[in-house]
Amino acid sequence: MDKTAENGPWADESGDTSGRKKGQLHAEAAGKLRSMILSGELPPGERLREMQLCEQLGVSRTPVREALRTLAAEGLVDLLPNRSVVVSELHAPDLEHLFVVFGAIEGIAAELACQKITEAEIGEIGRLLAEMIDYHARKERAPYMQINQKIHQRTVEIAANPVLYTVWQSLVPRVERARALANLDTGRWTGALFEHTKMFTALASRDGQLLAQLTREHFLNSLPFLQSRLENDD
Amino acid sequence: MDKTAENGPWADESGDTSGRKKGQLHAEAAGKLRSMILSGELPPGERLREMQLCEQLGVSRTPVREALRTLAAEGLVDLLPNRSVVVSELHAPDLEHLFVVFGAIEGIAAELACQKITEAEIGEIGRLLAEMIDYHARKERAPYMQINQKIHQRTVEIAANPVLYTVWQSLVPRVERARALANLDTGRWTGALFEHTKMFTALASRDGQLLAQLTREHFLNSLPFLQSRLENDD
DNA sequence: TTGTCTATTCTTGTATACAAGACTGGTGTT
DNA sequence: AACACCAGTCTTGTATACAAGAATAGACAA
Repeated sequence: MDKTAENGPWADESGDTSGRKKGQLHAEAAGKLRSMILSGELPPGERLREMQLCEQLGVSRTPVREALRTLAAEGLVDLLPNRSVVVSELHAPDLEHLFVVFGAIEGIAAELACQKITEAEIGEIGRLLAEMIDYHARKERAPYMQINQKIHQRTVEIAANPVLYTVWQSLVPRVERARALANLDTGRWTGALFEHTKMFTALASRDGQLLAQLTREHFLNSLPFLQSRLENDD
Repeated sequence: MDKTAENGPWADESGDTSGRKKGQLHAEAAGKLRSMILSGELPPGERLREMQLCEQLGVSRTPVREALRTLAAEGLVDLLPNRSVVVSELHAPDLEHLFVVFGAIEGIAAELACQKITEAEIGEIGRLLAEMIDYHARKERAPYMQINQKIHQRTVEIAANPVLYTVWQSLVPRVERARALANLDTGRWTGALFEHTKMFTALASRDGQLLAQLTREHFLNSLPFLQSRLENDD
C-alpha cells in the first residue's frame, strides 16, 4: 500500500531537467506545473490550455494530460469535462475548510509522534525550534518559514504512518499556497512562535492529547489572518 | 476548490455504460477498474497490462492510462516506472495505518456534523439505522453493508466540508476493499451494530466530542477482525 | 549443472492524427 | 437595441503509430 515512492507528489522533481533519466516526462511535467501553481505563476482561475502547456514544457499532449490528472487528484486544478482545466480557486471559506482538516490531520500526527518519538528526535526538533526563534529575532521571514515547514514535516514523519503522510502531503500544497498568497502578519508571527514553543514542550513531555489540541488551535488561530489577507487581494 | 463534482471518485459510474454521454471514457474506465479492484476481480499484486485492460474495457490505451493515474492517486494501484502497473497490496500493518487515519477523519466529520445537522437529517439517519437493524436481524449482510456505508457517507456530507469530503473519498476505496477482502465476522457484526446505535444517540444529542470518540473507537475495534482475516488469506 | 550473455519479444512512454464537442463572431430577425 | 441562430475556429477526447526500456528464453562457456 505504501510503495508509492515514484509516483507520490514531488518525490524529487521540481523544475530541473538535468540529471533526469528519460521516460518520466509526465512526472516531470506534474512537478513543474505544481510549482508554477504554488508560486502563483499560474494564478487561481487560470485556464490551462493543453497545447499552451505543451509549448511551455516542451512535451506533447499525452504527458501533459496525465500530469493534469495527477494535479487534479491533489486538488490543485479542476477538471471540467470537454472544457479547459482551470487552476482551482482559493476562497476564504474554502480556506477555513482546508485549515480545519489540515489542523486535525497534523493533530493526529502529533498524537502519534508523541508515542513514537525518540530522545534523539526530540533533540532534533528542539534544535530546529531554536533556529527558528533565532530567525524570528532577526526578522528573517523566508528562512523562518522554511524551518517552520521542516518542523511540521519532521513531526509527520516521526508519526510513521504512511497513509497519514500521504494525506498530509496531498493537503500541504494548498496550505503552502495559502501561506504564499497571504504573507504572514507580523502580530501573528510572534503569537505563532509562542505557540510553537508550547507545542514543543508538549512533544518533549510526550503529552499527545495536549499536543494534538495545541496543533489544532495553532492552525485555527492563523486562519483569520490568512483570510483577511485573501479578501483584500481579490 | 470544491468544484470537483465531475472528476471525484465514483461520482456515479460503476460498471454501466448505458445512459452515459460520450466523451468521458477515462472516467468510465476508472470507475470500472475501481470496482474490479474493490470486488477482488483484480487481486492485490496483479499486474495490469495496458493492452489487456484495453481489450477488457473496449477502449484504447489513452483513456486507460489516464484512468490508471487516477487510481494511483487513490492508492489502489502502484505505478512502477517503465514497468507494469500493479494492484497495490493490502498488508495487515498497512491496514492499521489506514484505519487510524480513517477513523480520525470520520471523527472530525462526526464532530462537524453534530454542529450542523438539522432535525430532518437526524430523522433521516435514524431511519437508515432502523433499516440497518432490520437487515442485521435478517442476517442479510450485503444490504446491511450498503446502508452502513450510506450512514457514514451522509454523516460526512452533513459535515459540509468539501476538503474533508475529498480526503474521505480518497480513503474510502481502500477501506471498502479491506471490508470486501475480509468479510465481517459475525461476532463483530453485532458489536458494530451496537456501536452504531450509541453513535446515533450521540449524534441526535449533538455531542460532537463523544461522537468523535465513538467513531474513532468504532474503526479501531473492527481493525483486529479484518487483520486476522487478512493474515489467513495471504 | 549452473551462470552469464545476448537476441527476441513484450510492455510501456511519447508523439501525432483525427473526431467530436465547446466557444466566438457575425448576421438576421423581432 | 436585444436576442436567437449559425458557421468557422478552437480545444478537448480518443485512437493509433513509433521509439525505447524491460522481461524472457535460449545458447554457450565454465
